[in-house]
Amino acid sequence: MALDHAILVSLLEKPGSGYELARRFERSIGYFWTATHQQIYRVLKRMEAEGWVDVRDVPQYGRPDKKEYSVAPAGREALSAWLAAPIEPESVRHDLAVKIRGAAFDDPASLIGEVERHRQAHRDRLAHYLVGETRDFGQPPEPEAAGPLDAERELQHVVLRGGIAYERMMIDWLDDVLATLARFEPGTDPDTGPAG
Amino acid sequence: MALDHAILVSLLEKPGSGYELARRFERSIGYFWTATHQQIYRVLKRMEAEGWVDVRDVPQYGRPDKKEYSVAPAGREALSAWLAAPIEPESVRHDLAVKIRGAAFDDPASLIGEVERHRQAHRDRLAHYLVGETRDFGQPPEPEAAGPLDAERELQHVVLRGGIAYERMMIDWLDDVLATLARFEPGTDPDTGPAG
DNA sequence: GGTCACATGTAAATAGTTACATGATTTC
DNA sequence: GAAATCATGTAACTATTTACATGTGACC
Repeated sequence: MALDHAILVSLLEKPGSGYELARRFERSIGYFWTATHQQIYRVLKRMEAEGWVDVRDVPQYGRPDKKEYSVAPAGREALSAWLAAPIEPESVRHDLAVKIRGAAFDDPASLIGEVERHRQAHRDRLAHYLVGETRDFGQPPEPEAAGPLDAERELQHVVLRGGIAYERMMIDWLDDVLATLARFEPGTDPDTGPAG
Repeated sequence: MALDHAILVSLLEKPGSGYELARRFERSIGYFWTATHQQIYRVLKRMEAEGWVDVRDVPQYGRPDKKEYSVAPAGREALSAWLAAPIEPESVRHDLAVKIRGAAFDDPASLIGEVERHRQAHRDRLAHYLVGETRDFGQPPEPEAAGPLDAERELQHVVLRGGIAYERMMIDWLDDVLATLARFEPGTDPDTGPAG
């Protein structure tokens, strides 16, 4: 299970509350691992019981108090063990690909709107990533300290580059899908159409 | 839920037993939707109860008998309804990206072997896809019937092209990851290393 | 007789989603 | 006073994974 570890990584990057983690899972770390706040609260409670994280009550002015979580030594060790253990290349779940193959038994052209919507979502995400890349990695790290490499920064950047490459690939592929779907006129599918 | 629909699509492409479906989910449709045989048997039973699929006992010589499932009209309608309903762009789960960001708090260079292993898996999958593409789509469909487009074939092909594009993107990105990790010498991480 | 591929399942545990629930404070 | 954001949870359901279980027939 990687949600535990995704949370540990996020807390190592910056301690925070369950609410704040839920925010981060809508962007940043959420670009490659999704989770809802319900899941996050449950895992935080479990990790606290296991001694993987420490909690600290933080009174706040002008808003409700929060519980700030940070990674305990046992959590760091658990992360280390997970990093050292091999994992299987990810198992994919692409609803859209199922739909595209399924469209052969329905009206292929009727899927065009849906695919266009997905392409737009990927375009938006790409634009968002590129803004983030310029903002966070556009300039060299520290003008004075040109010495040791900042692992956290460099590795965040390479993961972001992966996200950018993924979105570009998807946009190109969805263009290909649209061109393919467009070759099937509405109503000419083999099951119900007059030209089948 | 798309496992139901992935099974329906697979059965429309070709009726078969739970065992055969489990085989297909190890290749073909399994490239974009994974499922184990336990899941498949459970879903088939449910879909049979709902009247989405029909079953037929097929006695076999030289091997155990099997139950052959095929899509019933109600299943076709359910698939049609699902195709018409918009779905959210997929939620991603990339363990490896979590590991890469997590490596900043451990020894980045120790992840190199794992990343190389993943790159090899993606290379293998790409090679496998390319063989399949040449085999199944290398020649034009039917030398005589140059008329109506074969939706099933064309849409299977565009999905396969997506798989190929994905694997190529991953291989390139993992090269980038390896180059990035290589810049961090073993033992120089900020937490335990002497150079931090 | 052992192993492999075919064939179908049950049980238990874990993970993930959806719906519901509460309450503070800020801004309009 | 209504809506939005911050903040934390419970309950119920659905999906997925892992482990266990059984039996056939082919091939060595």
